[in-house]
Amino acid sequence: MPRQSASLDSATPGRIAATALALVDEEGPGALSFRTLAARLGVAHATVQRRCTDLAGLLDLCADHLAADVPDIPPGTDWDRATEIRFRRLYESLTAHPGLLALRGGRPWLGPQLLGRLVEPQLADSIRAGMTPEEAITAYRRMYLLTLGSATFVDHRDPKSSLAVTRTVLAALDPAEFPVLTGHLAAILPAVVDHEVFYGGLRQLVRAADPAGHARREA
Amino acid sequence: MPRQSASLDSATPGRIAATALALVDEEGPGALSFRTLAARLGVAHATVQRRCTDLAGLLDLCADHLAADVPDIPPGTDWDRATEIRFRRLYESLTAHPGLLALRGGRPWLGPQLLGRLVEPQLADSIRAGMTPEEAITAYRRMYLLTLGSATFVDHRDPKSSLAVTRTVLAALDPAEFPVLTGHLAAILPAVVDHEVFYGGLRQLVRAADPAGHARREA
DNA sequence: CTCGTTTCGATACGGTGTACCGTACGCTGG
DNA sequence: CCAGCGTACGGTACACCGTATCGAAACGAG
Repeated sequence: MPRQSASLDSATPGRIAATALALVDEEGPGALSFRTLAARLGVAHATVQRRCTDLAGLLDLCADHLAADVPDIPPGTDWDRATEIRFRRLYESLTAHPGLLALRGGRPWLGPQLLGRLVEPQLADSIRAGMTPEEAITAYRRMYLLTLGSATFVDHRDPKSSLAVTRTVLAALDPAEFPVLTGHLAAILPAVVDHEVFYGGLRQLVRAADPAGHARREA
Repeated sequence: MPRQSASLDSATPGRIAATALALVDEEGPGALSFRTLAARLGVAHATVQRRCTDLAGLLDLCADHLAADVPDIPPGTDWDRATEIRFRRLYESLTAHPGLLALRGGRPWLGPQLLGRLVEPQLADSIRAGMTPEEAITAYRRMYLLTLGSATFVDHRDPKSSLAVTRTVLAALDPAEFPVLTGHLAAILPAVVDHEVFYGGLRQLVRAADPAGHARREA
């Protein structure tokens, strides 16, 4: 059998990431494996494995593929606005592919797209706005952690499942032992899938770290 | 072989969770399986599986075991102080067992310990302090997401590994393309394992949500 | 004592990640 | 033009996993 050049085109890192993301989206996180992915790509399972070195490498590839969505910010934009735009975009890209972050677990995320499109410009803007490098990295990391935590635990695409299991569990609680949880069910349930929980939290972290806000407060 | 009563004592939910946590701590997240866990417990692997129904159930059991560490807060404690104590304690318990959260992924956490020791009292305190149920659950969820995100991505027990990989990656970057990241390496690296990143972020979220602070600000 | 229920151990199965090996392509130096 | 070789591929093999199933042993009720 001749070495089909179609394999070379099908197994490019970008195609691997995109195909893996589509697979997770369509068939759930549990359906992702080297074999199922290779079947979609039309190559042998060992091939895509060697491309990624590892299962963790495959997930890193997918994650960084999403970080490419973080937009460039026009120079001159206010620091707080630029910051919110970047993290909101990352959050939206991540929640558009639920299950991916869950699969990655706590693995450090140091892909070129994340570093180039988020970390580097965000730190540069922060220092330019008057923060020390320490303040800049600390503020960045807080927002990063909130963003990834939120994107991990908010299931946007399938709110039914998160909502359903939460509703079921909470409804079965003893009102005598959990008066607040059982008494305010109607207020609690929507928060499980409400993106404003993240957006508002991000805004609070941004305001707390804003150099302009600090200056204003100290004046 | 007689039905040894030792199995009954060894397979209690509490012992399962504690043993699984010890296994993850000592041999890493990858070493956790029904078979290795059953070997430590001295029972067959199918037995511990039936106790948990599922692998996800086992991880839920472990997680909720940690939530038992969240302390009771003496009545009369200030809202902001009580809030910080609860989430800091949860964070500390979670980071004491790195890898556990990574294994759980994005699974909703609704165990009785978390609900009884964190959610219910926190919401009760918040409403008592003047927040509406919607405000209370939103503020809770923001802090919860930051806490889990931080605990997931900060490797407390093995800072070397997180630090080492981060240092390696950042050191290999092109200074021309990443001037900030390469220029402030000394400031950036410690933040990867600095718990103050979380503590400070939590404090900012607490202050932003504090009903007393709101009243003071509106006055 | 006997029977039904429950719990445990043993086994079997499908599927996974990974390591290894033979091979065919495509480039390079002569 | 053409040997030679590095590289990337497919196929196979293995150890391990989670889960389902089944028989046997222990317990309580009658």
